[in-house]
Amino acid sequence: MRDGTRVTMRDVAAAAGVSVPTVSRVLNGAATVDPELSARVRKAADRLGYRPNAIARALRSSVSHTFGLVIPDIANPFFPRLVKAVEQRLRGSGYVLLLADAQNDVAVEREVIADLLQRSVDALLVSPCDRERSASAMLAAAAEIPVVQIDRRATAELPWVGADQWGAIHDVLRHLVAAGVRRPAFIGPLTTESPALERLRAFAEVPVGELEGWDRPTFTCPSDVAAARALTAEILATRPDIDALVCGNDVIAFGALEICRRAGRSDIAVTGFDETFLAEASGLTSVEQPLSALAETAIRLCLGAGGEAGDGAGGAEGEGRRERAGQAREQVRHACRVVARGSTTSGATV
Amino acid sequence: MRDGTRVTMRDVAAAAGVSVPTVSRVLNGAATVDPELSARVRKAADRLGYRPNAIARALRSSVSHTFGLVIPDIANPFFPRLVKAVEQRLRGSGYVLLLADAQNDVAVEREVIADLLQRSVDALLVSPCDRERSASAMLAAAAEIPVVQIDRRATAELPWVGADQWGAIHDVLRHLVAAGVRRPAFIGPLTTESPALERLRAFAEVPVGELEGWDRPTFTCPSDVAAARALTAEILATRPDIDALVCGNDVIAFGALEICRRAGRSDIAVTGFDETFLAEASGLTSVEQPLSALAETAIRLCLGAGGEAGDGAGGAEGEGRRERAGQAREQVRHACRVVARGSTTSGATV
DNA sequence: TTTGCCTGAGATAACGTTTTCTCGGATCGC
DNA sequence: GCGATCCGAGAAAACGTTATCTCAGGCAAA
Repeated sequence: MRDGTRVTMRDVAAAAGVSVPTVSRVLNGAATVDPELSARVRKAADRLGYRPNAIARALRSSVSHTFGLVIPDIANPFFPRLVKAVEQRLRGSGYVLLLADAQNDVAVEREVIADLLQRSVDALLVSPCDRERSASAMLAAAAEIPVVQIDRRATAELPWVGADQWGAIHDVLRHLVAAGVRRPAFIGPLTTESPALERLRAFAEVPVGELEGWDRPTFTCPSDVAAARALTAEILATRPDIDALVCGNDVIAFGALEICRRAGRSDIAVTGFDETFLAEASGLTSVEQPLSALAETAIRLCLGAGGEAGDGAGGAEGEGRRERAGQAREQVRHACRVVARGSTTSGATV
Repeated sequence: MRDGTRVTMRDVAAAAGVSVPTVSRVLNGAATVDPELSARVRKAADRLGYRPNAIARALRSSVSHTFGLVIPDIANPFFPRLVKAVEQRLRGSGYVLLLADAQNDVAVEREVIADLLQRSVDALLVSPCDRERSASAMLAAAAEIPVVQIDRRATAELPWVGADQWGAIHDVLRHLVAAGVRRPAFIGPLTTESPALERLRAFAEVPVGELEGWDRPTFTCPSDVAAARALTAEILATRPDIDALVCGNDVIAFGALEICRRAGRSDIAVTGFDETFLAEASGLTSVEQPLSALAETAIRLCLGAGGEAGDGAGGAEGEGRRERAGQAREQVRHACRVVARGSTTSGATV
């Protein structure tokens, strides 16, 4: 409690009549310590209100208990939920989250990754903003610490954790088919993002018996409601045979749903993706991504890579530190869940 | 480039043939250094790819260039935008953001604040989750570092930066009155949050000539679309004289707007608050908060308080460190902006 | 009893910076 | 030309921990 400065281990040691390393040993539970001393130390620490200095600890032990999370754009309503999932899972493990927004710009992304490295984060979770040009900065970082891609993906050289888009679209199609749909079309965002591209491909290719012979048209448009409205109106006019619109995200689906309702085409089923509150608000069937599971797996991959505890099936170890993070190039997919609402259950518009 | 370890100042010093402190002086531009040496140092640093270790720097100088931001719930669509604004403004100044989500729980909030303190953040921005019970943890933190409340407020003992709810509601009412409204009602979220409470009070009390004699009814309901729908339906049924619904946030407004449209009451104007993409998506007139300005001001207050550069008008300085952050208990309001859309322009529903 | 080992605690070093101290040499004034 | 002053660079200390080394004492085995 001295004057203005904080209580340090030295103060605790003095108060307990032991040496500084002993205080450290007691508080970290590392070695065996005389119960008598241990009690004295704990009591003193408690009484003085000692709280360890995380910075000093990080410097000495070179473990900062800090993760960096780089996301393309937090204004995109999908990412706040991802951030939340990661943040909660991390904090539960005594880690803390250093958040960086890449502003959808590869240059900014590169910069923030470098900055996070300087701050000695223990690992990096990145949702790369560009399918191709984000790779180099991530690989550079991976030379020093574990780096895991989450949701979006820019390189197969690094582990990735994401949702099973293919399976999700499959589930959506089966859900629609069960509701009587036979001629669905797809509207997705511009495919500079990997998950969006996968959804589009899945829609076009995933096998569904009942849809044999239907050519499955696909369209893309910017992720804003106005663009979705315009495109949907055009589709309704030119392709009156279409009986469902599978959308690549909730924003587009919202616009599509609105136009369908207004046009009196309540027979057209509409589905979204991401299960944002837009879906809940507008009675839109959507796909929920397993965010907690994504966070869980991504973090586990990082911690595993850092601990070097992995099964050494990798053979050659000549590459040294580069191999450390690259060792496990796991690509993990987690299953999504279709949340059915009024937009796909015949006419029952909320 | 040695082996696995990172390049340190010592390496640079050795390569440049100078001492370590000289490298520090050159790279921080502090003291005057022989241009010749300076050039050698820079060249060496560049060649070796030296990047300073932020942890060591923080330990020695006790400035971590890190801000903590504590928000009640990042799933609430207002906060991601606040986070973004803060993050961008900070990163522009060479700071980095340690993000913590309090999960709408005072106990969690207390815990994360303590954790951020341990990590030597330079300052703390908090949007307290409880109007009353959040205060103590914040005040405790304020004994060590600058703490500023942002958006929500829990105590007058600490500075606060937020939107001018009063003025915003005034603007909304004038906008409505100009559109012919004379009998508006208010629907807000449950008033455990300070800004929501202020909006409700402002609606009830702000002077608007054209509304003299109207009793301005107010209602509250949980912030979800279903509850808003139900309440709105009830209001339409019991108070058919009402000609506008001023809502405390976009979620409630969305539900209200939907019910009004469905009931054929396109004569009822509806306004939201927060200018989330829900507003844009549904053609809802809403109120945009000046997030960048909030972030800017909050950060400036923190940096100012830390630098002790304030005008010493405070008189007594006996209280010491407590005074350091409490010194400026500024309460700053920033003006909002009404974004007019179809929901308030007669019948022109998008 | 003596030797060797093991346990547990203090002393010391280390992490990579920045800050403070010290000191040689150049500058300036007289 | 000489002493006081200042400037700039290196040496050393410091920040608060954890890791390593050292050593005294206890205990078991010979």
